[in-house]
Amino acid sequence: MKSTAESGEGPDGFNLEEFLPYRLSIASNRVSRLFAKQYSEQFGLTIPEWRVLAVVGRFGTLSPTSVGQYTAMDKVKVSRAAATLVARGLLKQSPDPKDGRGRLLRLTRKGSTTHNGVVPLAREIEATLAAGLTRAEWTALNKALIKLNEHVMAIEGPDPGEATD
Amino acid sequence: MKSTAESGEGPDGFNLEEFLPYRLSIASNRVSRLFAKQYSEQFGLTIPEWRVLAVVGRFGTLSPTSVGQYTAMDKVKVSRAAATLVARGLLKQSPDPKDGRGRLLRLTRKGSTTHNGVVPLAREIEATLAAGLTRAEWTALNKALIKLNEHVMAIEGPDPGEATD
DNA sequence: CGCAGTTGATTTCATTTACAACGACTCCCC
DNA sequence: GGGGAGTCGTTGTAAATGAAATCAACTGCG
Repeated sequence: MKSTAESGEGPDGFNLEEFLPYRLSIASNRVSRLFAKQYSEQFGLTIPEWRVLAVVGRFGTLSPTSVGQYTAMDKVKVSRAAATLVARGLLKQSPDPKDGRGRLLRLTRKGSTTHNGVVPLAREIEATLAAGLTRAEWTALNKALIKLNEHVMAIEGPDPGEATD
Repeated sequence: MKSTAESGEGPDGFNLEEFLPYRLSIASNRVSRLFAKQYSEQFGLTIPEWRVLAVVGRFGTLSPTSVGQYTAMDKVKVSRAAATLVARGLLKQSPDPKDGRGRLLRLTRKGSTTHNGVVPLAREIEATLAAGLTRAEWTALNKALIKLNEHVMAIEGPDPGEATD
């Protein structure tokens, strides 16, 4: 139905399939699904959870707010992801001695073990993706996304940078 | 906190900010938000709704299934978007004379009017996005996304191609 | 014909998500 | 040192989402 006759321009010359924002949305979705599947199967983690784990693992000790900045998730999502990670014993949450409102997140020993598995898997999946493109295409994609991000951010106001998954 | 000292590699050399799937997700989100805002303000349409409208407007008469294929939305989303468009008088739904199970969607006069405004807005927003990149970067982005899409599709099985918004 | 299997579309339900309000606390200026 | 303004993190609530169940109608084969 899609692959048969029609594939050129319609009466108004508008073709959704060739529309970049649409392609971007689909690509992002497919990649997210791929990640979600892998992380769910191998570690029982959702994407917000592994992002928190990755960032805390990298920096050692972080406040939920900082985690939010590094992962581009809002504080609600961080809070909930952190809560389930704490419940599972992968993260420890303690009060911030410097600020009674704040909390500090760090890996437990168990969390550290998981983290050691999580990062390689991320790299592996990324490598799998990269394998579909030439090296030049891959770097071009990277650069274009960076520029696009900055540009859109400039347009809509820098405020609510956010990632859905 | 993000823009200060830290920006190189962590102890494990993993930097979420430089991780392509992450960038892809954020870019897609920002762009989607931009679209959602514009379409909501100017036409009171959600993204699924304008996609349906765009596709039906282009092809004239379509079944919900076909709409789903063209827009990469699952049938539930199409069904709901179509229902609200019908309720608003932008779309008409009639039984398919060839197949009692099927329905046919087409624009009403009012829907046609809206469609005439919707497509230029899409083009305008796309142009705004493109303005942030050089022409070469833009085409590279397009090509890379196409390849990435095909590649991921090949990996995870061709089945549930889907767009979130 | 009759019935088993399949497909088109909608509906239902459990889960996920965003948005808003909240309590606890800090900051700062009077 | 007291009080308004702002921030940190959590919780509650309402909307959006996808998976599976449902219903109707077509197809094919005995």
